Amino acid sequence: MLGGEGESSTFSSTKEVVDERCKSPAVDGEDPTAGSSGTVYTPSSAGRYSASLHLGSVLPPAGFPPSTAGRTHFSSAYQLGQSPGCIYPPYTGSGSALSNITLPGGGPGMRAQVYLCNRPLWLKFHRHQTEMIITKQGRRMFPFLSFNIAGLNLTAHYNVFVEVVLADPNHWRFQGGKWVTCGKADNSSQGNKVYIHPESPNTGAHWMRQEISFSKLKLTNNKGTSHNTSQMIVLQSLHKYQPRLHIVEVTEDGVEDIGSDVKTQSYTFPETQFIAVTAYQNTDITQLKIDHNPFAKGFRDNYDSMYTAPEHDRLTPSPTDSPRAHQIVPSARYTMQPLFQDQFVNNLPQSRFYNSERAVPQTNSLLSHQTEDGASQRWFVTSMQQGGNGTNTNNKLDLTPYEGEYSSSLLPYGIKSLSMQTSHALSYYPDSPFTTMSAGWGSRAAYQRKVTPSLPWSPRPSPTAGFPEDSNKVKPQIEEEVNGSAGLISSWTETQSSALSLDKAESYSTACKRRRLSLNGPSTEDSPADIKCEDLASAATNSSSYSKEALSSKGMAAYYSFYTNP
DNA sequence: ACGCTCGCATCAGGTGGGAAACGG
DNA sequence: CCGTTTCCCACCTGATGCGAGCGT
Repeated sequence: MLGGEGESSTFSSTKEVVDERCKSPAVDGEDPTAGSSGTVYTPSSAGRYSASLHLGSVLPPAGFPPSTAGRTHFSSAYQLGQSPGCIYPPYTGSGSALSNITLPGGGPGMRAQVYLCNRPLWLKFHRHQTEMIITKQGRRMFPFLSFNIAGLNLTAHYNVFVEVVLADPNHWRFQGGKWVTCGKADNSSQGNKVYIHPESPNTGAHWMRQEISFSKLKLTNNKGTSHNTSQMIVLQSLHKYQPRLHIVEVTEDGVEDIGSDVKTQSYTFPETQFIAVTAYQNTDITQLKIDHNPFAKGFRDNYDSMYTAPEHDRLTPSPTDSPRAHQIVPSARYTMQPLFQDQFVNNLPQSRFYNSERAVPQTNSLLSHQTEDGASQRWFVTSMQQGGNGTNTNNKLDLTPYEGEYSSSLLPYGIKSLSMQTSHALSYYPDSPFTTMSAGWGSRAAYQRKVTPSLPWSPRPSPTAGFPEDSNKVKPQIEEEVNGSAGLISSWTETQSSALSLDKAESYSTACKRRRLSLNGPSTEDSPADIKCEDLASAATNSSSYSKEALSSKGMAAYYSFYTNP
């Protein structure tokens, strides 16, 4: 099906109990990197799209239903050409992408900007054509959708929901290591296609205060499912889908206000496109899931052999390393960029290497690495540009669970400076002891309460402070955009690295304490604490000690200097 | 005494793998 | 027969509750 049937009526009449677990103390107030980790789409700035983005690469709206014709739809655009993970031209549905990206010219409607927080991770999957498991009881998405929103009316109420629509008219099959079309898609699928964020409706201030995570969203192939229907989106296996974010201004009761022109805006991020499957087809995807989903840690059984061996060994492992070695380490597909190696590998204890993103799948049948590089970089620049326009790129801290990790993953793509900035979220889970961000992964209130005071960064003081107009804070990003200089990037990175060291140490210390880990002794445990340790290790250049003492107060000063007084 | 923090144990639920079942 | 789906398994993370220790 091409349109989220009943999307309007569904959400407008639904008022769910706010899920407190999804709330977070929002520590995103001072992080200057938020925009850097997500694509921003600014409805009110169409000019910037044409100037900095490549509209020709915009993916289509994937069948935006006629009922929403009056809505404003924004599709992300980036330097990937045609749908990068799709070997076939994207389905154009009704109307072209360009026509649908027509933006309001500064009317009274909201001017929301949406960031896909965990875009780096999405890109990694997209590179291989993302697959999402669907089961009868429902399976969570991984990566899950996570957004930061800016530009909403602080006091107005909004429903925020995700709709998953058919992305192309084909039925897909994985054959010969590639996804190929296989007949026509079944458009007669039924069932819920919309997932309303459990905190809907809520004020613009609320939505902008924290990352909006759809981690609880589940995908199912059970059309007849009646229970948990609000948490389940019904899909068909072997069909390609495109999630879309909708922001609808509603009354305080959660009823859509139809009295206004532009009350609904939709955002499409092509990199979140995926094929629904009942079993993984592409081992690249399987490996990425295992690597990055903490719930799948149990399958990292060749952890030691993979991540403690010398670099050249790890990257070209023997198929006999593990029973799953052929699957776990697709050696030919993985490579390490020198820069990344220097910055994050060589300085790490070998045994702790795992979580600092040791490799990036270089190629796959669906997308060239080179293209992806450019895409990542351009996306980053674009984001900064948005921020540079006073659209608060900086103050939304992307504490996406894997943000730190995946920012690191971008390093080979020339975004060295980002890695450490976003490394607050070193834990996979937003609500880990290292970040007060919960964003839908369920909160650990006790941990947050205990740990937060020790964190150098503080929760965003107020909703309004979340997106300040202080252009100074995005200056480094702007500079990077303008110069594109590796030297500049590197310089900035170093500042960030040292600046973040102390807060990392604080968190690490706390974490180790809580997790009963030795601050000094090595650990093979692959835990958030370890992630922190690794990142800390990489942040504290050439430092073999993770102790707080190793990190000077100078670093703290620099930290605050950067974040509060650039 | 009271409240808070921390350590620990337990349980619920999320993972992918793999074998079996299903269906065209 | 072959591709797809379902189910169960082991492993993992996160949430929660309880008691001990500590400070006020």
